[in-house]
Amino acid sequence: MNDRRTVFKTLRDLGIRLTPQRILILDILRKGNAHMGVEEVHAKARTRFPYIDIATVYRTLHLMKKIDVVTEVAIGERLHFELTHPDRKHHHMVCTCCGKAFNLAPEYLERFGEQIHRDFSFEPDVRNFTIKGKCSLCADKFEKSDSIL
Amino acid sequence: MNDRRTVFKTLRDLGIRLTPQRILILDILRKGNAHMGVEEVHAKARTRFPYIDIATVYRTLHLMKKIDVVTEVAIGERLHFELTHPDRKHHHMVCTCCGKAFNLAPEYLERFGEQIHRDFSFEPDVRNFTIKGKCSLCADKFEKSDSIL
DNA sequence: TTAGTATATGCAATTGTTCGCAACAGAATA
DNA sequence: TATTCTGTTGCGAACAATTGCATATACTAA
Ligand SMILES: [Mn+2]
Ligand SMILES: [Mn+2]
Ligand SMILES: [Zn+2]
Ligand SMILES: [Zn+2]
Repeated sequence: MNDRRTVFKTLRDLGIRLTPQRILILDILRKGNAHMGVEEVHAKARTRFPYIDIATVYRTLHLMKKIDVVTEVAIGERLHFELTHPDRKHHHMVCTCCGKAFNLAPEYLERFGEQIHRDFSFEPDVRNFTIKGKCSLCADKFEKSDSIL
Repeated sequence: MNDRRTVFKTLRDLGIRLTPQRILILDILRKGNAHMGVEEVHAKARTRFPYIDIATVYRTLHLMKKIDVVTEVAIGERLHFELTHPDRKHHHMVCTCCGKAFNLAPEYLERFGEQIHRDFSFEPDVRNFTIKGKCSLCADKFEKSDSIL
């Protein structure tokens, strides 16, 4: 559903121009395995398009995020993005200890989101969600060597 | 429970020095109404301590966060902090439309966190949590004037 | 195909945040 | 109190991300 052709049509329908830079960035995301950093995307882009600027990469990723073609993932300190796969939608659990990211099925958030909506008329955005914490491996490690800070 | 005296003791017990800068920053947070931006804290600090550097403000806030005296709140684009009140603990719902923050009682997260822990042995950090979305007012506004982007 | 227009880009400057380091100042020791 | 030790600060530089602006380019309509 987020294949090249469909995305191109989405962009054209919204009046968003199909520049070589944008096509290239989307293709890099499609080929790369999920969760790419901006610098990573930029580096790959330069090999085929040497004058592309990092600002263009940022602008493109933010634009694609706004129209839901790309999803921002809160992994590590810096910005990471992945292509949005509407059929394989998932959220993330990120270990603040080792940095690993685990996928989380959307069902886990539905009840939570609905309750909040009922109680507060607040519409939580549960399309793209990241919960931080400690993975089982790091939790084990921590039991033994426990530093205070 | 996070009154001056108790916090000072906490710091001393951890071997963290009680510098004038740190005392000042904590006092500013205590007096200010919740959710202060870093530049706001820095500006207030300068009126009493003109040479204090913004780096010191950042370092202090991060340090206080690490020992749970201060809580980072994901409001807007920039970093915001508030004093941690263990007895009045709460999470936040932030409207991505108007930027307003609403408090959320901790009960809402407990079930969610426990289920994740049972199913994945992942220990989610539900001490400091922010869910983004749209508040009821902005949802109303949006129904009428719906811009695509 | 060719203009005409609005959008997108590269580049440089700016912003928000972090870091390295030498100077400084609490705490501990004598 | 004098001395030493170690954590902390201010400052400047680095870094990630964003923005302003003049130029270039994708699209539209002749
Ligand atoms: Mn993923
Ligand atoms: Mn609050
Ligand atoms: Zn881990
Ligand atoms: Zn709102």
